[in-house]
Order: sequence, then structure tokens, then C-alpha cells
Amino acid sequence: MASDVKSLPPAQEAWGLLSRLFWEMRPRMLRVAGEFGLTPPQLFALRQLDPAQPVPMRALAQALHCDSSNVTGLVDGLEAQGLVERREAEHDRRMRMLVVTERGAAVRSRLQAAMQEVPEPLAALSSEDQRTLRDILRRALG
Amino acid sequence: MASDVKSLPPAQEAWGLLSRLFWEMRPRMLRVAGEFGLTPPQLFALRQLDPAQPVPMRALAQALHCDSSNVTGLVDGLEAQGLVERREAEHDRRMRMLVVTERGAAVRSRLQAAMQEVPEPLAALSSEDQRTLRDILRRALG
DNA sequence: CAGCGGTAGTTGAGGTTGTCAACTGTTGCC
DNA sequence: GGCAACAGTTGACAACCTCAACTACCGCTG
Repeated sequence: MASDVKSLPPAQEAWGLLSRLFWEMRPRMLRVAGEFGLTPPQLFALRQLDPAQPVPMRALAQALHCDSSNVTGLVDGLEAQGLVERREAEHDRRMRMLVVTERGAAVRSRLQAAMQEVPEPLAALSSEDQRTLRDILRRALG
Repeated sequence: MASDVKSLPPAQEAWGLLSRLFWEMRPRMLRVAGEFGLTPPQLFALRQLDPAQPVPMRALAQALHCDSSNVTGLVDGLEAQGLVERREAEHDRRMRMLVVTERGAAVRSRLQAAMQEVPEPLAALSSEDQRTLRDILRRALG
């Protein structure tokens, strides 16, 4: 029954292992979001925003692969916590530029640090494996 | 500004690249769920269930990292589509065993195949890179 | 065997996410 | 000026998710 695992193509087996890794990281994401008083979608939204460069809400909607009307509510939440501000755009009064506040940038930074923490299974690899893994992923995604 | 990217520890850079890969796979997951008439949580639930071995709902809740009451509604949906059945447990009448129906197993199988399809960036790697990647991930997660 | 603590699952309240359709205000172009 | 297109909001509606309260059941212990 389990013997056919051996016959999987290498890339497919690798992808399966990666899927498992990500599934196992889900609780951590939920925990981090909770620690910062954010819901997961709010966390993704804040992570997506760049404190150094305001973007219109439309851009955030595209980045999150969701409807604009959804972003309205999401930003409402972030704005209510003082993490983000809606600012009028210079040359187009239809747009509202999303500006990450100072407090928002601080939260985002700590949040990023928590999310970027290397998962145990990868951290346990040898230095050489870590470097090789990085090199391969650079070739794939760089 | 971007120069500090080079100074990232290999494992952390690798993890960052993997995070990006998974984020990019999100649309595919949403599409697959839609194609089978499932919502993403329902997809995860069905994927989690083993057609060969019924489990109590409690086990599914733990596997999904969510509350039991949530699973009630999730299973309601799957059951309404004839993909899953609630069956009484043999020796403990508190439990309801979740049984994947024949139709459920068929859907689950096609769904798994779609999700297991190797993402483009990994598929584009050389055969050697693919094998090396698999070997490293086996060491990390095997 | 009666009772008691603990467990499995459901229900209902309340808040968030997400989509779609309809709407307002604005822009760019003919 | 007029008009199609765009940005964002609103409202309706469905789903998700948690918590607290509840029912039914188990197992143990006195």
C-alpha cells in the first residue's frame, strides 16, 4: 500500500513534503496573528503593504487576490487599530493611498520577524544542506 | 537598501523563497476548490480524511487545528454533497465516525492529483536539482 | 447501581471573511 | 459637454470560526 511512495517522481515528492511543511506552519501563523491582535487576512494585508511606498487599495486587492470590497473592510480594521491610514492621492481623487503608520510599521516589522523565523525542520539541517537548499530555490524562484 | 538581502542566513533566505512559492500557489488552491464545488476549508477537510479509515470528528478538528463546532458545519456541507457520511461508532455512541463515500473518494482523488501537481518553478529545475531538493527535504521532514 | 467528572458532538450568538451587484464620485477621451 | 471606464464603498448574502451552553454518553468510584 505504501510501496508506491518510492515510485513518485522526485519533484512531486519534494512538493508533497513542502506542502506538509507549510501545513505544519499554519498554527504558528494563527498564533502570530493572534499575538498582534490581528486576524489572518489582516496579517496578510499588513505584510503585503510597504511602509516606504503607499499604494492604492486596488493594488492591495490584486496582491491579495480578492475583491476590492473585501479590502475596504480589511483596511477598516487596520485603520481602526491605527496601523494604516487612508490618504488622498495627489493626482487622482478616486484613489485612496494606503499609508502604513509608524505604529503599523513597527507591528509589521515584528510580525515579519516572527513569520520569517526558520521552521524547526529546516533549521535542523546541516549548514551544507541549508546552503544547497537555498541555491536550488534561488535557481527556481530567484 | 537591498544589499542586506545578501547577508541573510541561507536557511532564512530559503524559507523566504518557500513562503513566496506557497503564496503564489494560493490562487491555484482556490481555483481547484471552486472546480469541485468546495470551499477551501471543505477542501482541506476532505483532503485530510482517509477513505480507508474512518475517524471521529474530533480527530478531524485536531488535524485542522480548529474547534469541534466548526467541523460540524464543515461536515454538514460535505455530507450534503454526498462526499462524506456520519456513521455511528461501534463501542462509543458519543462518537460519529466520518466515512468518505465512494463519490467522496473519487472527488478527493482528483482533487489530490490537482493539488499535487508540481508548481512550475520546481518543475523547471534540472533533474539533478529536483533529486537533491527531494533528498534534502527527506532529511528535514522524512 | 447511583452519581460524578470528563468526552463527543451540536446549537446559537457574534464577529470576520469573501463575493456579487449597485451606487457615487472622478478621470480621460472623443 | 458627454460618456465609458475606473476606484472605492455599501448592502445582501453565504461561509467560516470561536466561544459558551447544552445533550448524550462513557467510565469510574463509592
